[in-house]
Amino acid sequence: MASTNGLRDRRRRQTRRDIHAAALWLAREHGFDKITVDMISAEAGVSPRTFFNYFPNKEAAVLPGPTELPEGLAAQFITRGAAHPREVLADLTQLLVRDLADNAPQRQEMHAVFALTRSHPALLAAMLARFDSFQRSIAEAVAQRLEQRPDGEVPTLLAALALTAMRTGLERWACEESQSEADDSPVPYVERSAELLRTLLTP
Amino acid sequence: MASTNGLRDRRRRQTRRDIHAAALWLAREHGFDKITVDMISAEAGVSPRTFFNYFPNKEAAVLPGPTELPEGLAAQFITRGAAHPREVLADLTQLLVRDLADNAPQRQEMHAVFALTRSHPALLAAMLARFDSFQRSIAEAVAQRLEQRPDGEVPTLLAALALTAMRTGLERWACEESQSEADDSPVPYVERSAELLRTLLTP
DNA sequence: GTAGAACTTGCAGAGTGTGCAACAATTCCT
DNA sequence: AGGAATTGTTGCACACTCTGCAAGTTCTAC
Repeated sequence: MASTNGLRDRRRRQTRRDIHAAALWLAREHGFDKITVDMISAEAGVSPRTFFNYFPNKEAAVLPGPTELPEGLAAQFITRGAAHPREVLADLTQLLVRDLADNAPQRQEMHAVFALTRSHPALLAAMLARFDSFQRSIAEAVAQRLEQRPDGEVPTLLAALALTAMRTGLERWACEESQSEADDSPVPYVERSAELLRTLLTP
Repeated sequence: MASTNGLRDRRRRQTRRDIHAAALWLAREHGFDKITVDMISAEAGVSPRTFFNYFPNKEAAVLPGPTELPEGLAAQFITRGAAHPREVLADLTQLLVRDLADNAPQRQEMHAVFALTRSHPALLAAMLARFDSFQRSIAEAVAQRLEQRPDGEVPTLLAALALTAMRTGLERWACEESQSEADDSPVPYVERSAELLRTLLTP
């Protein structure tokens, strides 16, 4: 019975955060390919063996959180029922925006991650794989809503469109110089990309 | 002076093909994570050290050919000059279709590769990285044509759209049962996806 | 034909990632 | 509270990946 707030689980989450923080800090400091799992574990205060209990590899330790569509948001999206693809896409954008608002990613961290992926192909590949997994979970939700197969063309393409908007918006936000401390949200950037994507395809 | 048709270069190309063929064959037979570089090299008749002279890792050996927009096609595309994004996108589709027609990928091989990526995350990540690199080279061509920055939003989004169409079309083609031997081209599939992408957003 | 360039190979070594088993800590139940 | 069951940590051994270096070999060019 894995309670979500027992001592054990709190420590587990903390350890995970510690390892991630250590990995990201070291990678920014020395470059991703100049650090080892031994270094990261030492910095995080665990054994190298424990590192692999939390992350399957070095890449996963550097990249932030899980990449799956939250259950609740997906259900809410699905039950709206079939509609014209344009409307479904608009809902998808709303969905992603809400997810972003909930998760509240840190600009500093995102900036670091994107910068790292630019010079380290292995890290880029890992991040792309995460986006792809996220995209698949979106496609599945779309398929359920439209009552089609999850690997059908329409769900796949709609998910790709929505995720492309989110990806480019996020990246743009992360690369921007942080000016205002208060309203530091990627949401406007994602909405802007989604809007641009829409206008690009309509005459 | 690296001539393109001396004995040396012909042998080099052949060796590369041999290693790739061995890697793909073994991966299909035993699964990607059940084979080692030693096995592949043995099958291809080279030393393990030589394997790494041709490919940076196991993933690259399994995946087919280089993934960059050919110089010639890109130049032809760029010199058409600025136009409405819709038209640029249409030209991009033409570009990709022509590239596919030139490269003439084998359905059998593509089918095997896509199937492998489905069960082997490392391979999927590597393939996504290749598509991403391809997408970047497309974005660069678009940027040159529109006289914008290569990492600008419009070139990025247009490249993403074009490549999404190609990717889903290709995958669909690869998964289809091969019926007609003669006209076995992915082109109609890619065009279909591009068309679908276009109509999805227009009321 | 010979000098130099390019390719292959073996070897040594650092690093990744996994299975296993012992040990330690928490949680559960009474 | 106390003992059993569960879960987490760690060390160890081991297979595998990938790189630099230094031969040795094969092709190319003049």
